[in-house]
Formats: sequence, C-alpha cells, structure tokens
Amino acid sequence: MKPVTLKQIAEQLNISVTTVSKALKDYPDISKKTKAMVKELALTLNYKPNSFAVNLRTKESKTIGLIIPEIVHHFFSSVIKGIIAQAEKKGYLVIILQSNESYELEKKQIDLLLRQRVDGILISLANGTADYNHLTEVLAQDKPLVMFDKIAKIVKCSKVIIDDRKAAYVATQHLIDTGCKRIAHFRGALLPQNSIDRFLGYKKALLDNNRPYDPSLVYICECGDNSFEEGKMNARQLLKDHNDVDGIFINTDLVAIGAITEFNQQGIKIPEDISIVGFSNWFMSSVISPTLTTIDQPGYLMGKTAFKQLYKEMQQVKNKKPIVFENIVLPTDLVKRQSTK
Amino acid sequence: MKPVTLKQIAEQLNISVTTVSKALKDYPDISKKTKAMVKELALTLNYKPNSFAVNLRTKESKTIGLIIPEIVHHFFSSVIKGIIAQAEKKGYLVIILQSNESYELEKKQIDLLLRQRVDGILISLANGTADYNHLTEVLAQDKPLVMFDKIAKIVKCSKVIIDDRKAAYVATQHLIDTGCKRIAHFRGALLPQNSIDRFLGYKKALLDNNRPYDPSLVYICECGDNSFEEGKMNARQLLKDHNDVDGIFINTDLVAIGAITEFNQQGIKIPEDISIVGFSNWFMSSVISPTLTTIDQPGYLMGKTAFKQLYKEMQQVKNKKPIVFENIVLPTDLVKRQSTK
DNA sequence: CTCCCAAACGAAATCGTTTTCGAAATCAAC
DNA sequence: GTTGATTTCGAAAACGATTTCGTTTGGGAG
Repeated sequence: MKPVTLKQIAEQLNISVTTVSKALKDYPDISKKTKAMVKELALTLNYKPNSFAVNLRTKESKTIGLIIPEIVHHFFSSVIKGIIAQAEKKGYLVIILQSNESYELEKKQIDLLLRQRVDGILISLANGTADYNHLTEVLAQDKPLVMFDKIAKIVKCSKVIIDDRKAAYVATQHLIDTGCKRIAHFRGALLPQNSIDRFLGYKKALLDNNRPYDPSLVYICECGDNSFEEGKMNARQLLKDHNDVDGIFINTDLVAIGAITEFNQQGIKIPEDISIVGFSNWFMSSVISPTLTTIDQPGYLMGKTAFKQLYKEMQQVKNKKPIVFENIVLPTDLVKRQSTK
Repeated sequence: MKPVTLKQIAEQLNISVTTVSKALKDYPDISKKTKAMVKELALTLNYKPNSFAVNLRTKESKTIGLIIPEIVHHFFSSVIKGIIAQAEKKGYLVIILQSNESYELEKKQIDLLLRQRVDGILISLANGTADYNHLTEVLAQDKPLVMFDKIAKIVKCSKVIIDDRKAAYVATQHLIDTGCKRIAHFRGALLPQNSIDRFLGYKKALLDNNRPYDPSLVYICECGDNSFEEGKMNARQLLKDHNDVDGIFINTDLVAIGAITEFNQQGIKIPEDISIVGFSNWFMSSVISPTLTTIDQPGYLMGKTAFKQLYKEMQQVKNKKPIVFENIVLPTDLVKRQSTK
C-alpha cells in the first residue's frame, strides 16, 4: 500500500540502506552479486524512488514551469506540445499555468513555481504585464528563465521569437506587389510587443514604397481578444469608414477569417475587391473559402527551441558556469493562397 | 542567491528552527511578538518554503498528473484549461504529459507520475491502450485516478464522460427527422470506446426507425487520426461507392469540415443533396460555409468536473476514508445549423 | 515561601535519499 | 607473518521542513 523504500529493501536483504542505494545506482564499489540481488528485489517490490527525498538532496527537481496566457489557442497549444515533447526527451516534467492575460495571476504563478523549486521557467507574457520585478526576481536567483513569443525586450534573459516586424513587412509588401493601392491594418490590442512590431512592419513597408501612412486605416481593438467576432466587427466598420480600401493586413488568422466571413456575407469579393493577408498560418486558413494568404508562424518549433535554450542554461547553472543569454529569431514564411492575387 | 531556509531566519533572530516554523504557521504556543518578528524577517528575506522538504514530511505533493492523447486539439485543450483552472483554485499544480495515442508512452508516463508522487492522476486513454495493468497499479496504491472522455469501462475508477451513444442517436435521429433516407457514418478509428459508442448510437437509431443497417455505409479509417484529410478522403470514397446517400453522421467536426470542403469542391449541395451532422461543436463549425449541425461536447466543463471528482477522492484518501467511485455523464446538445434541413 | 499551572520556547526524531569517509575483509607479495 | 593494496560494505551527516514532547519561565494562588 505505502510505497516501498530503500530501508525496506535493506532490511529484507540484511544489508544497509547505503548499499542498496549504491547498488541501484551502479556504484563501482558494490559487488555484482549484491547488485543483482538488490535490483531483483527492487523490481519485484516495484520500488520507485521518492522524488521529494531525491530532490531535497540533489537540489534538482527535473521539473520546469510554463506560464502561458491562453491554452485554448492553436499557436500556443502547438508551442506547449513542442515544449513537452522536448522536455520529456531530456527527462523533465512540465507544470503548466495559464495567466489568462492577467499580470496579477502571472506574478502569483511565478511565486508558485519558485516555491515548487522548478529548475527553470518558460514564459510568454500576459498582455497586461508592464512591470517585470517578478521576472527579475527569478533571474536574481540564478534560475534560468526563457521568454518566448510575447516577450519584454527590457528584461535581460534569453528570448525565442519571430521577427514580427519583418514578417509584417513582407506581408504588406506582398499586398503592394499584387497591386493594392490603399492598405488597412487590423492590429488588435495596443500593448503587446507583437502588435507593436507588426504594426511597425506594416508602416515601414508603406513608407518604403512611398505610400502615405493613414492612421485611420489602422483598426485597434481595446478588448483585444483576437476573436472571430473582432474580425467581423472590424470588417463591418471598415466598409462604413472607407470604400476605397483594397487590401488588409490582419494581425491574426482567426480575426482574418472573421473578416473574410463578413466580406463573404456582404458580397465583397476576395481578392478582387479586397485582398487579405493574415498571420499565424493556423491550419484553418487553408480550409476557409477563399483560402487565406498568411504568415507561417512555427509554434511547435518555437516550443522546442525555447526548451532547448532553457535546457542549455540549466546545464550551465549545474556546471556553475554563468548563464549565457541568447536571442533566437525563428524564420517565418509568406504562404500565398487565394485571398491575394 | 541560494534560497532562504528556516535555519537562516532562526539564526538571525537567535531563536530555534522550531519556533520559526511554528510562528509562520500560526501555532498557538508562540507569542504574538515572536510571530510578528519572524513573519517580518521572512518577508524581507523573501522566504519561500522548500516544497521538497514539506512534501517529504507531509507526504502530500499538491500536484496532480494529467495524461492526454493530444494537446493540439480544440476539445482537449478546453479540457486542459478546465482542469488547470479548477486545480489552481484548490492549490494544486498540474503536470501535463502527452501520450501521442501510444500505449507504451502512456505506461511510461504513469510510472513517471507515480515516481513524482503526484496526489492523483487524470487520464484520457490513448487509442492503442488495451491493457490496463498500469492503471490498476495506480488504484492499487490507493491513489485517486479519474478517467475522462476516452475511458475503459472495465477499470474500476471514477469516470467523466458524455453519453456518446445517446448523442449519436440524437444526431442520427435528426437526420432521419429531416428526411434523409440513406444515412452513412464516418467513424474514424475502430478501437476507442467513443468510436464504438457513437457507432452503436447511429445503428440503434436506424433500427429503431426500421431502417436497414448497411455496414458498407460505415467508413472506418485505420490511420484514425480524425483529420481534415480523412474527411476529404472519406467523402471522395463515398461519392464513388454510393450515389444514393443523402445524409452522413460524422464522428468529429474536423473530419466533417473536411467532408464539407470536398463536397463543396465537387459541387455537391449541402444540405440539399447531402445533410451532415458533426460531433464536438468545435467553434470552427459555426464559421464554415455552410455552418455545421453538430453535437455540443462540453470540454471545459468536463475538465472542471474531472478535477472536482479527483479532488473529492484525494480528500477521501486524506481522511483515510475509502474512495467512492462515480460515473458522471455530462449532457450534450444538438446544435442545428445549415448543414441539415 | 511554596506549589501549580499556563505560556513560550527548543531538542530531537522523522520523512527517504545521497554521499563522504572509514572500517573490515580479502588477497597478494615479500 | 607482516605489510600494503584492493574490494566491499556501513555509519553518519546532510537536505529543509514538521511535530511530538519536554523544559523553562513567570505569575497567581494558597
């Protein structure tokens, strides 16, 4: 009933706990005979080391924490999958917490993870996070912290991101290259770095092509939930405000799909009347009609890369070496489909 | 740098570790003055109890394990969200593992979780799982185990499910009621209980309405990955095999959406030529054109409920009471949309 | 002044491992 | 038969907290 301990094995074999421990870990100073004996009994008793005791001694938990704004989200769940897969390979377990885009929660969760003595933390910031003391506290303890996707440039730690600005630039340039004259932008929330960078890429592409930048063509959503509904709303508003827009670069595929749906319903033709480029390459974008031109954002790879970097840093800490921060930028691709000419 | 311990606090205040521990936990035999002193220093030193040490003594980890076949999946990620939200409320952390539909992995992961001494386990079975020794091992240790969604009826533990058979019956009946004469079924993989029950519901609805059951109308997919492509393939095959089918009940929304796309491309009209009912009420099904009639499967609620049941059982164990198993069946709804008349 | 009781604190055992440092035993060599 | 080296094992001290019993102290009652 109660889990088997080293002590019980030792007593049954009339040897010491020390010997049992060493035998199971193949220490060289234990005879083959004893080792065989111990291992066999351990197996039949179904012995499993008590991780608390092990961790307490070794000061390693073989566990990492993951804080993410939202789990039910294709991109983020791909990231999670990448992280978990990679972590498992290296023998690490992952504790997942969802910040719900709340700074307060995020703070509490960092605290929880530190109490839990995780070996490292992966985090994608909540939109509301503007103060970084909870993060620097982690770093001050020499505990590896890697930020991904939604990061804060100011915090001195490793980061795994895509080049949002460049990707947005490419997306906008594509609209220009395919003949769009007046290009709008659905940007979503105001604050997150993603939103800022994508907006800047959009703006720069316009200016580099000697197009005027018109702020009234940029649609901001205070609610900023990047929803299907947001896309429909913005599309409706756009049709009211400007009848001359013939291209839109949209922050997120889901919003873009909302917009497409609205345009379809109102009889606006895509791409003849309006071209659309989305962002994420959510797999649904190849299913919608018309299929959506978009920027491919490699979620699984990002998760995998983020864990690899965290692992590297955990090794550095283990070897008493200083942590070397890295800034990893993953490539993105423009996926051309039917929503642009 | 290294985390603060009770000992350090004790030394700074010239009192014993015992007193510090008791003060922080508000034992009645410590004076208010000492308590205040200790608590203040603990705060300024940013003391966080070492969870390993605590767990080792108390034999509670305040951690549960979650094994799920696939994370990147709208239904499952909703379940995860429900579980995590509820767990956090009760002060539990969640370790997530993905079995990738592999029995071998699932077995290893159960072992991992037992080593980790989690207080309980939530699991949705892999399709390949047919042997349940790894699960009964958990139960034999008096460790709460709750299965959800993809369960094994044979295992004696609590389960949270929907009534797949009934839901499928309702779906099929709806096709019959709206005038379909010959109704096919895309069933996906052969093994999982879900697939079996939905098939049985489909069959029973036919027989109850004096319709012949024709096995050639049931499409099985050995790959059984419930993909968009599977839907397209099955649809293509169906058009070749039977030109008289005018209704399909499909195992999963994603497959249904694949089928719809194929039918759209081939000029088959929905619902005029063929009516379709899906399963899940994935939010994309209200976005596709035509919108998809489907069975609403409450993922978030299922996660929440599963954790609540697990929590109840963990309390029972804590209070040395026998675990009471429960079978919880959550309600489903038929959501009528454009893909049926 | 004694006795007793309550309030306030501490010593020590415990949880289950790991690891250092000796100690015992075996064996070979001289 | 002594010495030295090699195997093979164990005692004991950690790791950081919790908790059971004592022990001390002070004050009040008699």
